[in-house]
Amino acid sequence: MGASETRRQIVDVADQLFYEHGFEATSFADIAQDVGLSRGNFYYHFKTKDEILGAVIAQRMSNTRAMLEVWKQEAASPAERILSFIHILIANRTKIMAYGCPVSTLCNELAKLDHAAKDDAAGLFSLFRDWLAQQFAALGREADAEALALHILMRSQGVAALATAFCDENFIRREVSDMEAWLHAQCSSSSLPHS
Amino acid sequence: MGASETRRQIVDVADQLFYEHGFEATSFADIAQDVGLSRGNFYYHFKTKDEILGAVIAQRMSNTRAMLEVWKQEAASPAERILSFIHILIANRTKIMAYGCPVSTLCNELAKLDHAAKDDAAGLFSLFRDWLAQQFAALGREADAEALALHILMRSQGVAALATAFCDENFIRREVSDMEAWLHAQCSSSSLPHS
DNA sequence: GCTTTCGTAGGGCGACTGTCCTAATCCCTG
DNA sequence: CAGGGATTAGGACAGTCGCCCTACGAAAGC
Repeated sequence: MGASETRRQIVDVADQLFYEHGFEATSFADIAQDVGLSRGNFYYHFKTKDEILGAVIAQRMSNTRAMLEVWKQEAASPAERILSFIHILIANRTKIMAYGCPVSTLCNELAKLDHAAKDDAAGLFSLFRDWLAQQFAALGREADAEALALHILMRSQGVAALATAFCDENFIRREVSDMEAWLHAQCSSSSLPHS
Repeated sequence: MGASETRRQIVDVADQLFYEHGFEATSFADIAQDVGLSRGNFYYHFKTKDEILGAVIAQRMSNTRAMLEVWKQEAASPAERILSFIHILIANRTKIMAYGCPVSTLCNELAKLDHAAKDDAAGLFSLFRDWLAQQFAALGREADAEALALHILMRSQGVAALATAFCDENFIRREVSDMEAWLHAQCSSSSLPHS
């Protein structure tokens, strides 16, 4: 097994553990155990824990870009693409109720730790924001595309936050329906929702 | 200085540090330093760190109840009371942009740690939810009061999450205006927003 | 064949964690 | 002033943290 394969495996495991237990609560030993490696040997692949974090964020950025590209190709219309985004709340509802949104929880943790990589983590949000803004612009809402993108992104974050606290699946479905209705209203009118 | 006074001081400092740096990242030594006590001496006031967490959550519950009571007495109409809630996003914008919402960030951290007190922390959300539902019911929306309460609570959470990531004060003000407009629409119509 | 390189195992390092104990000090009461 | 419970300081304790080093094994190139 090559070193790059092991490295990829470490990043995969770290990604999952950072999501499920948090960055700080995940130790080298935890990652090593799940990968099946000696903990001391990590130094060969990553000099520091922050380096692992950097690799995890980079992988998430790459995975997110790929996912957005798939959504762009699979969905015919901009509205359907936005729906693809909205529906991750349903698709990932179990994990969200248990661990929250992987992006916001990481951003929040790094913000509290005042970690150097906190802006990099926020870059994941920018990826979604820009992609969503692109879709709203394609819907003819060039003027306020970014505001609309941030609005729908904000809603998904709010739903994730309360879903984690209350573990209420019905709440998620109700709010997703509400987001769909909102999106439909945006499509059929050009009035600004933001005064 | 009595022991109860020292205890209160410990809880105050712990509350702030848990908010700004997170529960796990805050050590006994950190709290001791800010309070000005010997770290070993904590055992006299609190047997475990979890006990401090419990006291912090209890104090937040108490403070929140008091705040909601003040809002209830200061605002004449239910709509104005809900506006009081919405405007904490503006009033606390600086801290929110730096550390996020104190309730959701604690809930998320405890959920990831699978901590025994995670449900207690979620109880803070219940406090807001029930209070908001009470106001919506007073607005004549008894049928979907809780859904409306969760909706506005969800929005505040989403705004807080993105405000932390992007540190964008204009975004907060724009979404707050949007929430005000939504609230106004709820007042002047009895149609269900949630199909 | 031998040697070089790659990847790993295992453990040591100082620092820090939450927890716990003990001895000293404070302040209130008699 | 003397006694005694309340409160404190300071450090010991075992465990874990991220980090770093060295020796071993397994391939691969000459």
